[in-house]
Amino acid sequence: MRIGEVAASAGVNIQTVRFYERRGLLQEPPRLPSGYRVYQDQTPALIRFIKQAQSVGFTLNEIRELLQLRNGRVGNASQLRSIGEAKIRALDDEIQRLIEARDVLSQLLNACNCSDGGSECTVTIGRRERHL
Amino acid sequence: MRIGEVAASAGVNIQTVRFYERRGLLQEPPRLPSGYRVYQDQTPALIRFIKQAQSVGFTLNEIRELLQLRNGRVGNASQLRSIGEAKIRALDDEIQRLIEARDVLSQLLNACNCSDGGSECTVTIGRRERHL
DNA sequence: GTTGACTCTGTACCTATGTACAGGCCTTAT
DNA sequence: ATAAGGCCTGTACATAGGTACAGAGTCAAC
Repeated sequence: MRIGEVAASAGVNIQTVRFYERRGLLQEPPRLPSGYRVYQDQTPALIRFIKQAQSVGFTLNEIRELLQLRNGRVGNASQLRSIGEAKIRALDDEIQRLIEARDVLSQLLNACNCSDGGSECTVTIGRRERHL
Repeated sequence: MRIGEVAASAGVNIQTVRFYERRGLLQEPPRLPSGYRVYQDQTPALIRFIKQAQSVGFTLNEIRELLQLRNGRVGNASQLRSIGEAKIRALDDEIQRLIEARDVLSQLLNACNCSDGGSECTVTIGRRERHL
């Protein structure tokens, strides 16, 4: 497979494939005499894995480390598991943070004394005056 | 107040204050003959408002619009309210997305047959084989 | 009257994740 | 054999939100 087919099959841009190679997520593939990259059949699946890992919150740097562990020989399953557990905790924290932000904003809107004729939009929540 | 005092009082970098000015979040303040910026006493509170709005998910561009509306004369309260409600919906969507990501990852770890001696870490969720 | 702290402008750099373009080869079909 | 399309490298640009630095002017205290 050449790069165009890989990109189309994985649903990404050609530039993205080369970008992942530069970042060390994809190994440098062999080349034709012309310099064209030649990929194995499983490369699109690997790219889809990268996209899926991204969608659950991993950064490309973290994914590169996951892939290095996965390609390693022994003793890596428990490391993978602990990385995954750490990411779940990070997601929980972020979810909690967003829920709190949502509630602050919601209270602000509910408690607000705004009206189109009023000169200002002011409300007090907790000890502090807040505006929107 | 000069810029250093404003920045310290608001808990941000001096560069950040100038950055907000360039982005139109802070109006250009009057200057001393030397060119030094002179701020009003409420400027640190305005910067803290910006930081708070950021923390509940508004971007700087959105905050600039909020501030323009807030400084406007009439008929803006309902606009402010609908912007706030839209942001709440966006937060709800993002929270939902993260919860789903968290669950995918959690199922992956629970269902995984990994062990340090095993050659690979593979599990099937739904119709697709997934790895971590 | 000099030192040290503060401020000015302009520009460059940073993370993260790509996307786009220029200029030049390569391949394939007709 | 030629035109269309694919691929190569290198560089620049994009977003969002800052941070840092260079070189110069200013202010206040001793």
